[in-house]
Amino acid sequence: MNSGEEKIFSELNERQRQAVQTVAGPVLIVAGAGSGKTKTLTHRVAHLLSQGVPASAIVTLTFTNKAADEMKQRITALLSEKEKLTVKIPFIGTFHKFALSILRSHARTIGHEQNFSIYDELDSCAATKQALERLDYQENARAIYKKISFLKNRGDTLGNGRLPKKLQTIYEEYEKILLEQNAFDFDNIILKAVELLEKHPEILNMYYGRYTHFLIDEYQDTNKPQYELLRLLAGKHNNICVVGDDWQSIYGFRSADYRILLNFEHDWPEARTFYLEQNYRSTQNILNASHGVISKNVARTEKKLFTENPSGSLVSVTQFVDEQHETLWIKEKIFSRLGEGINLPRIAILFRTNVQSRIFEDMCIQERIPYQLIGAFKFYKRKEIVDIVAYLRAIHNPKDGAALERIINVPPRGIGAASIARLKKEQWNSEKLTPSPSANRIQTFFTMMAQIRDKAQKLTTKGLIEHVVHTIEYKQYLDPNTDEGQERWENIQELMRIAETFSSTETSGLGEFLHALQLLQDADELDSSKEKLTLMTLHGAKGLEFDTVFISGLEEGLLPHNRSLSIPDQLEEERRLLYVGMTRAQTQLHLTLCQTRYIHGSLQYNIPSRFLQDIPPLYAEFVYQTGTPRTYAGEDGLLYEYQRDREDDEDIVLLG
DNA sequence: AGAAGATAGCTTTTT
DNA sequence: GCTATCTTCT
Repeated sequence: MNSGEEKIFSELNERQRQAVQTVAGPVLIVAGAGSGKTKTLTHRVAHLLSQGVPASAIVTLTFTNKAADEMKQRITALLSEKEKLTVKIPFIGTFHKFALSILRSHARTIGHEQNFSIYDELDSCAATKQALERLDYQENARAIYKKISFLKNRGDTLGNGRLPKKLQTIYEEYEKILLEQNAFDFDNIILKAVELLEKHPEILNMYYGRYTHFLIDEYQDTNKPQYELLRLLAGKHNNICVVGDDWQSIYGFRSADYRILLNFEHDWPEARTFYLEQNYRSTQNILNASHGVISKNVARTEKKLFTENPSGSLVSVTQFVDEQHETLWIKEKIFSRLGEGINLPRIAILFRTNVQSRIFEDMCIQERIPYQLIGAFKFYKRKEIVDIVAYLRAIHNPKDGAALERIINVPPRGIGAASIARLKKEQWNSEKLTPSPSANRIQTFFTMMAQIRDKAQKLTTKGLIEHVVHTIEYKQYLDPNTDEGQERWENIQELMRIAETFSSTETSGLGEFLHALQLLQDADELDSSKEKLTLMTLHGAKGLEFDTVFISGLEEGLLPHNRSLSIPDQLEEERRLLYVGMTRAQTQLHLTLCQTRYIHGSLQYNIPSRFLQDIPPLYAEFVYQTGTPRTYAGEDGLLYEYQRDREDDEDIVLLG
């Protein structure tokens, strides 16, 4: 064993070490919250490399770019200085990025051209709208697109399930449009890769030769098409290692199916399973309180997390009369935490829905607490970025209808809605539009695009953006004399910088840049280096940890959310969501709730979340307002009246 | 073509 | 009550 090997194993506990060392065959790692999941996965990759598995034969799949980046960094950190120079880092990226690489190599085999576009949700809605127009249906394009996307994610593709006739017709037309416009929507990136490998055994065989080892992070988030892709690719060598935690499956609403994880041993009968149950993150009280909550779920693996950490302070559960009082209390707690030397980046406020963030933002502004609201502004969704990217797309793929529709009259060139509608009907063939009043202007536009396209060959991506922006006089259009225009112009410059760094790191042209951009939807990263308080949804908190965590709004109707009350599966997911939130906390966990709260403008009276009843009183301190029924679920599943003697429950003294 | 007015709808979210 | 989107008006 060389020094690199020693390093790989010395940092691991026994279970983790076994999971890393079992190199051949299918491996399932059920990794509880805070049990060193990413560590195990990265060490496994490092171990494979040290065993002589070529980097080019290893594929590590994640669900987000963020997770992929983190893993890349951690693997690099594991390699010795010598190895850093000699060993290549294997493919680590999202399912979509990986599937895209397959599509790029074989686009023609499935009827697309090399320069295909990737349609994001907005583009796909536009394509759906066009399908509806062609069919002369009046339906709402967004709703229909969502339905189609839902079906695809569930694996109910065309000719597969029995869809209502009308929906089937729209779906078919929509797919036709994507093909005409030489585009894939997000879902088709996976689906078409699966289809390709199913229909072309010789191509699949080629990939068998290329990739021998697969590792998948957050396996509980896999949906059916992604699972099928894995079955195909890993089906020959069976060296597939999946890591996940069914207790933390919170993306069922987008067809992630934790049962895929539960079925792993059935799917791969040779599988070895390892449970990582030692938690390195939280105090015993936090862990036990969380366990009380999650253990009420029926569909789950059986495991019991333990920790060698101290028991710590009790979890607090506090009810307020309204959200003003709730916020005030949280604010005071934050300040006292700061006084104890816990700085802002180690504190987070979590909530179920985005609207709940507002009152905390107001609090931060008033108290001059620097904060970051995760999931708020998205760089690539800004109008000016989408506009310029649409130009690039239309230059790269002249059939990109979604992009053309977006830019043909931006900046305004006097091409009206009627002309655009007719152009769409003629599949953007401008020659068929001679009688139109704006025929000349349309002609000018297409001539301009053709000229830019010619020039694009000789330009870098950054140079091309500069050329486009100059040609269409975009800066003038933004009006940099206004604050807003100024900011937008700065965003364009930021896009140029991104293009510059991209072309210097990857040997690539416009196509690769555009594909990467389309798969990089969010640019807002959690930035723990800055002195900022974190505000985010419970979903956003997965995979993160904070010293002190506040979870606000533990009320029936909010958590569990109203929409999931009548659906048992969704209720279990709500419970997992709370579990995920609770297990983010290292030393302090505060759950808060209100008797009244303004929701959609009207005052609502809320009762405590049913999940609170499942927190064993031994690990938590409950402070409820007068008149609130106080019960908890005992070990036997029955409800008991809350017994703790607290005379001062009625009068909660609010600080400030 | 862009601003003002009307209206619907309102959970979570990555690619 | 807020806000995103559609309609209507100038």
